[in-house]
Amino acid sequence: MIDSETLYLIGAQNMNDNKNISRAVIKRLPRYYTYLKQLQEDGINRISSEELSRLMGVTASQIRQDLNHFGGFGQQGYGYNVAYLYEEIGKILGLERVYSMIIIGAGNLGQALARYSHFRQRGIEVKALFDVKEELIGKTEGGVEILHIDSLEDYVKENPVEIATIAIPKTQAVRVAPRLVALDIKAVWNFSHVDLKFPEDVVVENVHLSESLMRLTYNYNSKYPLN
Amino acid sequence: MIDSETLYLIGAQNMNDNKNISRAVIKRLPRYYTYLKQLQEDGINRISSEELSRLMGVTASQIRQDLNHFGGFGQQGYGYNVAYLYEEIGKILGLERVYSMIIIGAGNLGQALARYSHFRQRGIEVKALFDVKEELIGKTEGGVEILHIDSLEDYVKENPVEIATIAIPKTQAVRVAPRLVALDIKAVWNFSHVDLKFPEDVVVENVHLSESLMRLTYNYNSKYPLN
DNA sequence: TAGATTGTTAATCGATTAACAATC
DNA sequence: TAGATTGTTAATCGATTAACAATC
Repeated sequence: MIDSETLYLIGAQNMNDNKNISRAVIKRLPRYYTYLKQLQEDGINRISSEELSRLMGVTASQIRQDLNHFGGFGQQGYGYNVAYLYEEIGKILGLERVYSMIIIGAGNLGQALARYSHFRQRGIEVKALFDVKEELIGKTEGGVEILHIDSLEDYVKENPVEIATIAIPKTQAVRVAPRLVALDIKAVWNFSHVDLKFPEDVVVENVHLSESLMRLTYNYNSKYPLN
Repeated sequence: MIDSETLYLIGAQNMNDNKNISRAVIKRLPRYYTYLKQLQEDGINRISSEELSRLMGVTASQIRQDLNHFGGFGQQGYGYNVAYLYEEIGKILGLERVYSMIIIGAGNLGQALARYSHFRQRGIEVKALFDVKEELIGKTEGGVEILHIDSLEDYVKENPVEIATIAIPKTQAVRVAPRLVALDIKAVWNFSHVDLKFPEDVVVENVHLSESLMRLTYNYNSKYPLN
């Protein structure tokens, strides 16, 4: 029998698992994952925080600190088992499950994303592309059919969708966003050049390529000014 | 006549202009720029840090603090002139000059980037795409010719190139990177799934889409776990 | 002049690094 | 057991926020 105090503790435990982890840590987690995959491919099955820190250009202290937010994955005097740590971080990142993704916009970027083979490796299945352009409808891109944006509601009601990727211009994006909310989609990968407003319960990841490019021009221009 | 102490002071001044600005500030700068452009398009010509803070979801204090790293662009009792601030941030971001860009890789992503009209607005001119695939060579993509990667050296020696965009798989990317260094290219926009190693004098901006997607699955899975 | 809002200093908060006891 | 390296606490560093004097 579970009494109320135990329930409280379970609640607190979950809070610790999900919340409280700082953005900075979450930002670094995928990078650890990428490096560990490479190590595994290189046949290395054991690594210390010190070695990994040299490889990645971060401090060993930060690596240990980061990982210990989620659990003690290492062993004193030994270091970390690469395969085990890789798998555990994968679990933390939610990569042990499968996600259905739709892509709004079958332009160049949408098509590029639809063909991205890396997705399937990470459990992301691109199920459909949507566009307004009549000449694209019915075609397939990377094995995925292009549907008319008008059929978005019908499609999502029939097929489970976890992630919607937005790859359309900002004027259209602001009109599509509420439709995604109405359809109860809870994860949005936004490539449009605008910070779309979503309710609290929707998880949004923005990829603002133009901002990335401006950081590059800033750094270049600072280092190599014209006069 | 400039004595050594004056020279020292000039040096210190330049240090302040370029260095010392924290990554966090530089990261936010393009976002201010994007919002100011929108305000300008909306016909708003004056804004206070308080109003802007509500719009962007940051503190007014942070906005004022950030901007004052580069100069006093506002006026007490009035706020900021939108057009003026937009222009000044543009200058800081190095957007008053024109950059020649080449794109390594004419696959889906390379093609999508070549067609990106936003670039031209920001003074980025895509001059050529490079690929290994014989069937692509000689075609044009978004008005830009696709050349063979073997002609990279010849091309760059004849044509000035400020920015090289890398849109090829990581195994090829690690082989192309040293060639870019040898050609004296000082700015790299890297879309390959690996942290390429460049000398200190090369400015690199990484866009790791798979890491972005993992942050999305992490946040989604934390909020909506399977069991 | 009074009101508004910046520029800037000081206080707080959070993240990173250092240190070391625990332990494999 | 001795050596190595983690997990974790404490110290430092940096970034954000608050406060307010300067000034338009």
